[in-house]
Formats: sequence, structure tokens, C-alpha cells
Amino acid sequence: MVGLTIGKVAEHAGVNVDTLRYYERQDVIGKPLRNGSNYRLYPEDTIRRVRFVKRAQELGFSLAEIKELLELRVSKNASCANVRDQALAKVDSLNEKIRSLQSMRRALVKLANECSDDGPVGDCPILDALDEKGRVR
Amino acid sequence: MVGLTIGKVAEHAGVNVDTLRYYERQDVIGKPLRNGSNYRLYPEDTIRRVRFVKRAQELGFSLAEIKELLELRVSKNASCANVRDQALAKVDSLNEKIRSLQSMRRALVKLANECSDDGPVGDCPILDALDEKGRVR
DNA sequence: ATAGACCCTAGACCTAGGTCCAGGGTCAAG
DNA sequence: CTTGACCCTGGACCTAGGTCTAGGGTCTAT
Ligand SMILES: [Zn+2]
Ligand SMILES: [Zn+2]
Ligand SMILES: [Zn+2]
Ligand SMILES: [Zn+2]
Repeated sequence: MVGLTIGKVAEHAGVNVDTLRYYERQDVIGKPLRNGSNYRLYPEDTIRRVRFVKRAQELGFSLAEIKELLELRVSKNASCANVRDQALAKVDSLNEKIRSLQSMRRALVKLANECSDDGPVGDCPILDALDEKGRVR
Repeated sequence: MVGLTIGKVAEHAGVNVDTLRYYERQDVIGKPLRNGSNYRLYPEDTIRRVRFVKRAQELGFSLAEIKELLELRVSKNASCANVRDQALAKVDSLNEKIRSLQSMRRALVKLANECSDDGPVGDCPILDALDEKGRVR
């Protein structure tokens, strides 16, 4: 056996076989060798690489960003600082998203607090606020 | 003039005309009357309604949720509390998203702090962490 | 009367990250 | 030899919220 079939890789990496073909099309993982029946034969460390991808996704990296990280990993003149810069840039964008969600939350909580428990919907300050008059901030 | 053409509504509400047609297909705004040339003629308050939609989107509501809010508004037996419940449910889901982003951020910051400024990429703790060994948490 | 600005419809296209399907080949077990 | 589990490709489909195009009709000003 010179490699793993796609089904084995998928099983051990915890992904769908179609996901592996998709990653290949997206150049996230390299093109594997083929056997005489045109079956893909993956090297063992593909499993590790796919799990790398999945963990990076959980940290909020897109596939495009993950590709860059993987390229850095094999690049001869990349330094640890290059990787850290990517991570810190991601932290910045996470901060932005978090701030924006927090401001949505603040506005909603404020409106909900003004809402009376069982008045008619015509007097609802939430609907009123959405319904013109001025921005919810 | 018995109503506003789609272009006027779009201009005053700050959206694309296609967006208005899209909202109509999605039943977010009602079907307007048509004139003899089959042009849409909107009542004045459509502008207000579209702005309502845009503000609700900024608060994180999906179009489907906004539809529900708008239905509540015209529902005879809806109370203020119904609206507040929707708002609080949205707050819950915002909380979840925020927590998840914060946990990504925590993990990334931790990794970046361990990263040496200019060691070779082969020793990068970020790549190491992604690259097997165990979950980043 | 004709240019340019609007309007109409149906349907394609876009992002992201896959998933699924049709139609066909391969391989091992019984 | 047949059955079932795999594998292959290309392309369609999905969500969400739109945007854009093609091909046509209408309206207004010059
Ligand atoms: Zn395994
Ligand atoms: Zn590093
Ligand atoms: Zn206006
Ligand atoms: Zn209320």
C-alpha cells in the first residue's frame, strides 16, 4: 500500500470525501498520486493536514487564509513573525466583529428594557424605534 | 400621482431597486399597486418600512425574522411582550456568537504571545498548535 | 421623432464552504 | 458471477441577501 484512499483519509480526518476533493480543487491540500485505477492515494500526513485546516477554521480562519498559513509553513524564508502577524491580523478582525455584535446587543437590550410587559403592540418601543424616529444607538 | 415609482422609493430608502423587488418576492414588503403600464406604485410609507428593515438588519435580524416582527406589528392580538421576546431571543443568539468569537480570540492571542519574534517558522508555536498535538482551547 | 432615463420580467450570478447526484468504473467476498 | 462498497468526473444544489443581464416596453425632453 503506497497511500491512503480518499475514504480512509476522510474517515480518519472526520470529513466528507467530497470535502477532500473540494480542498484539492481549492488548493488547500496538494494533488495526491493516483493508482492504476485513477484512485487518489494520499500520503499519511494528509490526515494531519486536514485536521490542521479544521482547527484553523475553528479559530476563524477562512480557507484562503489557511492556504497562506500552509504556504508560510513550507516557505524557506518565512519567519515565526510572519505567522504571528497573520494571527494578530485575525485578532483585529475578530475584535471588529465582536464590537459590532456587542453594539447590536446593547441596542436590543436597551429597547427590550423599555418594553412594557403587556401593553398593546401599538405602543411597543422596539417597533417604534425600528419604525423611524431616529437611529437605535 | 397615486404612489411612488420603484426608483423613488429606492432613492429615498437608500437601497437598490432590485432590492425592493427582492423584498417583494420574499414577502418582506407587500405587493404594490400597478399603474396602466404595469409600473409599481408604492404608498408613501413604504420608504419607512424599508428603513425599518434596514435598521433591523443592523441589529442582526434576518429578513425572515424581520418579516415576523412586521407581522406582529399588524397582528391584532400581539402584545408588546411578544416583540420583546423576539428581541431577547436575538440577544441570546448574539451572546452565543460573541462568546464563540471571544474564545477564538483568546486562543489566538495566547498563541501569538508564545510566538518568538524572529525564529524560523519551523519552531512557530502557532503552526505547531494547529498542526496536531491537541486542541487549541 | 428620437435619445436617454425609467420601468418590466425571468433568470443567471456572486460569496463560502461545502454536499449531493448521475452515470460509470473497480474491487473484494461469497 | 454477482453483489455491495468504494472510487471517478462534471455539474447541480444549498444558504442569505442581494446584484446584474438580456430583451423588451414607457416616459419625458428636445
Ligand atoms: Zn486515525
Ligand atoms: Zn510563530
Ligand atoms: Zn426621502
Ligand atoms: Zn414592546
